[in-house]
Amino acid sequence: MTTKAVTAELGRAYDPSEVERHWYSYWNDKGYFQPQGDGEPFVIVMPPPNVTGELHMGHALFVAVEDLMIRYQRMKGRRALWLPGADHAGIAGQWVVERELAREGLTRHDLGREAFLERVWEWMDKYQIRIREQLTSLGASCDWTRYRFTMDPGPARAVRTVFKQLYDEELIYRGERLINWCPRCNTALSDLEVIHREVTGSIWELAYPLEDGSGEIVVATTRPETMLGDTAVAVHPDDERYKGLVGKYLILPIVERRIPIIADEAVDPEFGTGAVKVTPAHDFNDWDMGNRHDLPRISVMNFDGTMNENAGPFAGQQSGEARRGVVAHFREAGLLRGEQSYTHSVGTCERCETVVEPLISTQWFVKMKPLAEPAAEVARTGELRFVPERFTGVYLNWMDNIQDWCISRQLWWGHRIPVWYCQACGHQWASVEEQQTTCEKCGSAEIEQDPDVLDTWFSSGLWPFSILGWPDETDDLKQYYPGHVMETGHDIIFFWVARMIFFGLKFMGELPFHTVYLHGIVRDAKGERMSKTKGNVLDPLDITSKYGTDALRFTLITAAGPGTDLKLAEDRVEANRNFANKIYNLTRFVLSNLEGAEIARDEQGDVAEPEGEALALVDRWILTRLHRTMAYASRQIDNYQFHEAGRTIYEFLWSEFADWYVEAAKVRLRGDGDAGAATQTLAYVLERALRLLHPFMPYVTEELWQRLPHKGDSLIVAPWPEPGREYAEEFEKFEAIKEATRLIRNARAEHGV
RNA sequence: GGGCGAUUAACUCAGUUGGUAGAGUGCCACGCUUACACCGUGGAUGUCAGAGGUUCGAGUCCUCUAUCGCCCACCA
Repeated sequence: MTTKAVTAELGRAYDPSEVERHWYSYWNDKGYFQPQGDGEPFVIVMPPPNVTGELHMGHALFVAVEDLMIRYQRMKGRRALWLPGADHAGIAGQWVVERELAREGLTRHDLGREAFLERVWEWMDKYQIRIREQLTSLGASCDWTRYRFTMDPGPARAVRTVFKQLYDEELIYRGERLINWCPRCNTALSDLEVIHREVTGSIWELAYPLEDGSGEIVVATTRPETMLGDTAVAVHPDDERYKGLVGKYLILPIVERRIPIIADEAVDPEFGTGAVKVTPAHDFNDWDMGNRHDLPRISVMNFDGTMNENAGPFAGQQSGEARRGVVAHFREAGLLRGEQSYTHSVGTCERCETVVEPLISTQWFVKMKPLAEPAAEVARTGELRFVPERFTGVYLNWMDNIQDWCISRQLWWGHRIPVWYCQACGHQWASVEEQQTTCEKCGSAEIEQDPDVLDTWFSSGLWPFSILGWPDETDDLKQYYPGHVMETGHDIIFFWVARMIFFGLKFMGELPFHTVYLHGIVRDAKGERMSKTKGNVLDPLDITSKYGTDALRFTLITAAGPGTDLKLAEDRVEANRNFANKIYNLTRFVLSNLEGAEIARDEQGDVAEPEGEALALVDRWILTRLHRTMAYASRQIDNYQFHEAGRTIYEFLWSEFADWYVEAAKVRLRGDGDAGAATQTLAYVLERALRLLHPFMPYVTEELWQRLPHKGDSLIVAPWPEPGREYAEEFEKFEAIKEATRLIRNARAEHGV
């Protein structure tokens, strides 16, 4: 439907479901979600939700904030564009479908790659629709005609284009490195996908005998099973205890390997015995130390977490079993020098919480230094701004200490690595075209594509330009890149924000946005993170069906400032529903007094600002209050202080307009000659105030505004109100009257009059 | 080990150019008056974590301390 009957009487009480029923499709059908007019563009790229399930409060929060900015700028005459999309969520996406299969007693290997991917696509098609419905129900005024999925052909081609260029410039390379491996997910992970958790275990002290039989060195370890892969023992070069031993050799028990004693600055002589076992194949420190001293790397573990053939008698065992076996061996041999309880942090898989193993593996990496330097520079110069400011430091700290990015994943769901290998001549190349049939060098048809897929954040990093059609030089790309504000959670600064920045600079030569606005995390009323396992999740759609979308949005916006976590208590949403009811009834009152009244219009056709001799003191006071509120709210929104702007408008409408102005007007409206000024002022103040409130509470304001004298067919495209005249003297005078009135009422209450 | 944030009324939180402490919820008393009981009027409750400093003046700026929380980092 494209029209909405607004002739129906307003009921006695505000009913959110009634008010919200029609407006979304009204706006969308009229095309108001697409860029309007010929003003300067204002573009926000929506963080594409993962297509792994239902939307949660975090999504409701970003919708509320981004929609506020978009609606505000649209009313200010900017060509506002909010670009919606969804993310295929690589490892998480594969995970949800595997879990579904597991309920049928199947694994992805039972289906095979092709059938499994079909299954994933079914899921994605189904949940993309759900997510779109949910964004719709939250009132997101985004442009659905430009909706994209990260696995759509366009964005997929952008991924291959970027990959190929980086590959040809040797900024992407393939190499054998020590990487984080999740034995459960059976894939490599980037550093960011590893979550360190405190674990209480044991630390064992193991004695390694010197080769010449003159003694032993004791090392401490929390992972005894890795000793099977030790290729040295290291001490600090200045450590007097070991000075004479550096350069000598030890005999590693069990495997009977001859390993050197080396000196390295990285060893902390204060810790333990001051001697460290070095296992380059299973520890990141040791990997580096191994490189410095040219030590061999001996891997003792398979990718499934079992011990391999290098583990001697423990080959084939699970690592935990091998750990107990190694300790037992040392004990029996009289070489166990101690065992203490010990708390330390271990890396776990972000997705499944399995302990991550550092393993040597051949993976694809992005060389980060050349990309990170310009990305750090823009933050230093202020070209890129973070709100709140403090996140600049967090961002720079990461950029300045960046490691190469492991981008290959041993998964099936995701963008396949566009690298081909020729069996005939050994040539290897990257391709922008999805399919290759022959070797580009020798023409042989015996070619194979790399089986792995890319880290999901690789495609997310290109999103601000791939969503606009890049690498094609589309009209949209010319008009709407770069965007303006990136609004997202502070938990994905590194995962996503940083990557959009360096990819944007690299491939577009320009930042994708100049401001990064970071919101906090939505917690429950007790301050705990909402999670399904805790059972404290508030479903946004439950809340909106109870109190209305407007109430939830207003609550999320006003509950906390930028970057601050917010606790969502239901009674707060209820209070804001009551606010919606308040303005609903306020409007009913005003409307009842507008019947038959002459309302003056200005040149634009809007309700005219009341002026002249007929104005009473109270009129001038409320006009001053309104104009000051307009100025203040605009300034606060411009400064990203949405919570402050929201509260200010709330205060104005309730405590000033309803409590004082409307009450004072009642007397004047009874019939003596002064009614005209009051009516005009009521209509003017309410109409303008609804405009102020619209970005915060889109539905109820539209519903009410439609019934007031106005110009245009929707509040969504009504101009943002500009402050009119202030009457400072009258303002002060009425403030004094308010104070006096309060004192009188107080006295009356005390004396029971 | 570094870095950041929080600490304001019983509870949950606002308070950005330093100027006599605010809201919502809860509590108490009264109240159907051209909208609203999803309401109105009035009320009670705060050494703004603690100590010191800058200032005519500090919740707001500086230093230190305490408690809680978060992020980063390879403590074997």
